[in-house]
Amino acid sequence: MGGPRFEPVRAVRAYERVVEQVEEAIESGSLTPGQRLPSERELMVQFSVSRSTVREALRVLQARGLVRSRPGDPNGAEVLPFTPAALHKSMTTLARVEELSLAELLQFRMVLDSSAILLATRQRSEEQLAEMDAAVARMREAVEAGHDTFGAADVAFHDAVARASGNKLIQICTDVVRSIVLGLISEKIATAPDRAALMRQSISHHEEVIAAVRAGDGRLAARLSRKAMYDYYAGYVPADERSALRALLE
Amino acid sequence: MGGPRFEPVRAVRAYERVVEQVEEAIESGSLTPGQRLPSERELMVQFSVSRSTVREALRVLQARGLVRSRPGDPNGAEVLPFTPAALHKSMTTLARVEELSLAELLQFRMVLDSSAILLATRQRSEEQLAEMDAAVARMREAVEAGHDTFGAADVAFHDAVARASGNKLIQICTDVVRSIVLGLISEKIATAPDRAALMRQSISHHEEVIAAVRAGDGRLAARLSRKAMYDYYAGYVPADERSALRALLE
DNA sequence: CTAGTGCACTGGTCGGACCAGTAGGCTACG
DNA sequence: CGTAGCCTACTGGTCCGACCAGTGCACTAG
Repeated sequence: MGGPRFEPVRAVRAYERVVEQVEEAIESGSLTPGQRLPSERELMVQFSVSRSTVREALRVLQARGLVRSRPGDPNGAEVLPFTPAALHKSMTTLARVEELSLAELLQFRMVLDSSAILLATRQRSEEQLAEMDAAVARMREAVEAGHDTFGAADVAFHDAVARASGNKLIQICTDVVRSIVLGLISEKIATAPDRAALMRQSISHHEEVIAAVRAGDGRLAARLSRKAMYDYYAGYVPADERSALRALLE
Repeated sequence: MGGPRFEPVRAVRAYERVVEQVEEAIESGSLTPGQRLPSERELMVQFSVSRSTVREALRVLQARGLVRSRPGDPNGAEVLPFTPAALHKSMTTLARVEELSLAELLQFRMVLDSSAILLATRQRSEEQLAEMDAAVARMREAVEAGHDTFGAADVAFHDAVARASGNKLIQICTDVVRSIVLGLISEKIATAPDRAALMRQSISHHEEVIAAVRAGDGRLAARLSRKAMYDYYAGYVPADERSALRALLE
């Protein structure tokens, strides 16, 4: 034994080297959002590769959400601020390929959302509390206005909570999973026969959650938020999968 | 108001159409992992686009982890089984670009891991319980063997728990975030002065968790698992950020 | 029957070409 | 002098044709 352990030399393709270098520049902050990359023809000189190679690299960077290019733009590709778009994309594929059930997605939301509430109770600012209040107020007004407005206000509430949690990862993941869930069932929600009743129930649930947050009882707020989500969504989950959600209620 | 609301016509590029079609075929299951795509030259006929366009599409699909191509392979690109690689990639970018702190990542792990334990308590099978036992046993043996073996056994434990939770999304997210955390501090762990003591403490924590799971006390198991993670990792978190983690302990 | 050799094909890269589009400078007109 | 409109020099998107190194398979020579 002993002797040098040779690593397998993976053939690294030219466009990958280009991707790596640009990626490194962006992640290290030497290229900041809003800045422009050189044009493709300029890049092919700097990297001394062909334009095809440059373009394949740019496609990869674009797929990762780091960069965007527009035809005709005299400036080169634009470095984008980070968005969870790529995260969203891969989670959506995950959901489709792995056939994630609605129950699993909601279970995940219940866990993350209630944890966000728990954390927010600890350290929410007054402004953030006011945001939550405002969102619920808008939900109240939107009972008549229809589901779009109501849904938007609901999203605003949960987003405010997620931000108040102080954890960006929780914030982004709740955001991504929420939009996947809504993508699955938003039309069912909009056409639910007991729509108005569900909205009113949801509003009072939200009010209870805010009260618990204001009172500083994080555990209660978390439990209430799980219950709120269960009551609002359970109707769209096949009956035999609901027990998995109820496991989080006690 | 009223009148038709025209949607902005986004110029959809040719390679995007190719991506969409192949993606749809994969996600709908009409192309299954292991199957081969036609060769690039064949694809350019089928889609009636140039090879450059085909290749850019393939780069995007590859970046999304759906496909892999090898030079010289007489078959075309291979359709891959889903892996969280793309998810991992975008979360890592997120962590770097948004400057996620170790505290945030650990907070996220504490939330997800303890929820997994809670769910696993409800519905673990005997085999899964045995897996956890076996993993802890290997951790016990590995105290002398060094950190690599110990870490691997630890990962096996948490993976068994995540699988027992019955929620694939939780399983994959814990996996991804765990590997990001380890990527940040694995060398610090390996060289920690009180390494052996930490390992022993961690083992007894894990034993307590398993006992709680076996006893069916999910709340206790969840709380213990948060405490276990806190005690094991808090030393690597800046002192002024630890309170965010302690918020999850009570 | 097997070992070895071609061959036909693959993906990776290159170079050049054309097109539609954009932005900004320039011109000509008011 | 100011401005409306054109012009041009660039951009990215797409196509074509070519070459290379590598792979797998069929065929051949032993």
